[in-house]
Amino acid sequence: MKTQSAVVERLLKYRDVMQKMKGLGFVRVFSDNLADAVGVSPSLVRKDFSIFGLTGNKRGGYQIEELIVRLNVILGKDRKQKIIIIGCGKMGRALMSYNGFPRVGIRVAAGFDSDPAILDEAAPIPILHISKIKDFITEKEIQVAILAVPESSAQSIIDSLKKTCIKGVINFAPVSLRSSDNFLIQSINVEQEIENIFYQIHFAEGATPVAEDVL
Amino acid sequence: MKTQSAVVERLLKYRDVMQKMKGLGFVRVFSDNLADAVGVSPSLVRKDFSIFGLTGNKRGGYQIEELIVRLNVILGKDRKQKIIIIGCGKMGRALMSYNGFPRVGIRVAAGFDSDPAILDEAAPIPILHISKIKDFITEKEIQVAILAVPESSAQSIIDSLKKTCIKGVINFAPVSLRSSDNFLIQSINVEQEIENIFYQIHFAEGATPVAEDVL
DNA sequence: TCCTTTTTGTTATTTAATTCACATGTTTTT
DNA sequence: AAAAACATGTGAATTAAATAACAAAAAGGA
Repeated sequence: MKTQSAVVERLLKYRDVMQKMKGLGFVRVFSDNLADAVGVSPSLVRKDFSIFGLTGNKRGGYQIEELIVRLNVILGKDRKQKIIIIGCGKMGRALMSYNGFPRVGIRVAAGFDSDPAILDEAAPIPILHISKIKDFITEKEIQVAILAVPESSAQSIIDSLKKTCIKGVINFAPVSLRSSDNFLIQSINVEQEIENIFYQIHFAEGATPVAEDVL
Repeated sequence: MKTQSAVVERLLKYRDVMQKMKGLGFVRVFSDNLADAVGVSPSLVRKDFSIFGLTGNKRGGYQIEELIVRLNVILGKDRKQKIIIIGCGKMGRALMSYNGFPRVGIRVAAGFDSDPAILDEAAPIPILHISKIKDFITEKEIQVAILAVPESSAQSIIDSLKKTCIKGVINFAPVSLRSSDNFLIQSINVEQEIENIFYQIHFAEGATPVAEDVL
C-alpha cells in the first residue's frame, strides 16, 4: 500500500541536485551526474525514474527544467505545503525560524504551546495556545505537524491529533511511536543517530561486534 | 566493511524499550514484546540478537537486566561518548541544551561558532570561537561532531574536520555530503522528511504516482 | 550516407534483508 | 512422570532492492 519511502527520498535528492545545477546554468543532466551527486549507481537513478515514468533522451540525457517540473508534480510541490509546530521550546522555535522550510516551499502556519508566557498571536508565525489547535487545524486544513514536545506529552498529543485532519507527523520526542495506514509518524532521533555513529566508528576501528560469524 | 546501520538502529531501539521496561519493574521480555514495541517481526528480533551472539532462554525469554548490559558493551556505551556542536545558531543552541543527550550518556563537550557576540567560555557547556576547534578536538580526543551551520559553510568545515581526529558527523545543513570509509556523515534533513510525508499522504489519498505499472 | 560513440530504458542477475518453519530445550500441568 | 504448552535459535525459503548488462535510439563525424 505504501510506496517505498527510500525511492521518494532519492527523488527528492535528485530534484535538489537538479535545482542547484539549474542555478548554475546547466540545461541537461545524465544519470551518471545525478548518481555521483547523490551517491548511488547510475542504473538506480534510471530505474527510479522509470518507476515514475520519467523519461529522458537516448544520448541526450535529461532536460533539467522539464524534469524538475515533472518531479514537482509527482512530489506534490504544486500544492501548498503548510505545517504546524507543536511545542515551542528551544527546538520548536529553532524549527519555526528555520529557513530551509520556505526555501523548499514549506510554510509554517503556526506554533503551539501550553506555556502562556511564550504565546505571541501577532507574530508573522504566531505562537498560539495549545487549546486552539483543533480549530486551527480544521480551519486551515493542516495535514502535517512537527512534534517537538517533551517525551511525557508526546503520546497524548498524538492521540488527539488522530481525531483531526492531521495525517502525518514528524516526531522529535525520543519515544517510539508507530505509523498506521492513515496516520504517518516519522521520528527523528538525534541521540540514536549519534549512538549509531559511535558504534560504526568503534567497529571500524577493529572491534569485533561480538563473534566471528559476522561478515 | 561497514555493519548494517539498520541492524544497529534496531538494537538501539530494543535497548531503549528494555530500559523503559526495567524502569517499570519487568525482569524478562520475549521477542514478541520487543517486536510489538519496535514495530518489527519477532523473528527479526531473534535474528538480530543471534547475529550479535545475544541469547535468552528457551521458553523463559530474555533477562532484561543482563541483555541491557551486553547490548551496552556492543553499542559502546561502556566508553565515554563526547561530542561537540559546530554552529551555535538557534538549532545548535537547542541541541546544546537538549536533555536527550545526557539521558543516554552523550556529553556535549562544547559548542563552536564564528560570531564573537555569542561566545561564552565560562558556561557549563562553553561556546568557543571556531578558531579554537582544532586544538580542542585534539586535546579532548573528540570523535563525533554535530554540524548545525548554514549550508554555505558546511562543506569547508567538513574538509577541515577531516584533518582532525573527528571520525563521524551528524549534519543538519541541507547539503548532500557523502560518507567515506573513515569519515562518516549522517545527514538529518527535516524538510526532506516533511516532503516525503506529504508525498505519502497524497499518494495514500489515491493519486497514482504516475502510471499503472507501480504496484 | 554509414559508421562510431554515447546514453537511455529495461530485462536479467546478483545480493541483501526478512520471514517462515521447525527442531530443541524449558517450564507447567495433569 | 508423562504430556502439553511455549519460546528460542537457526537454516531454508521468500521477498525486496540494487547492480549489471545490453539492445535500441540519437547525435556527430568521416
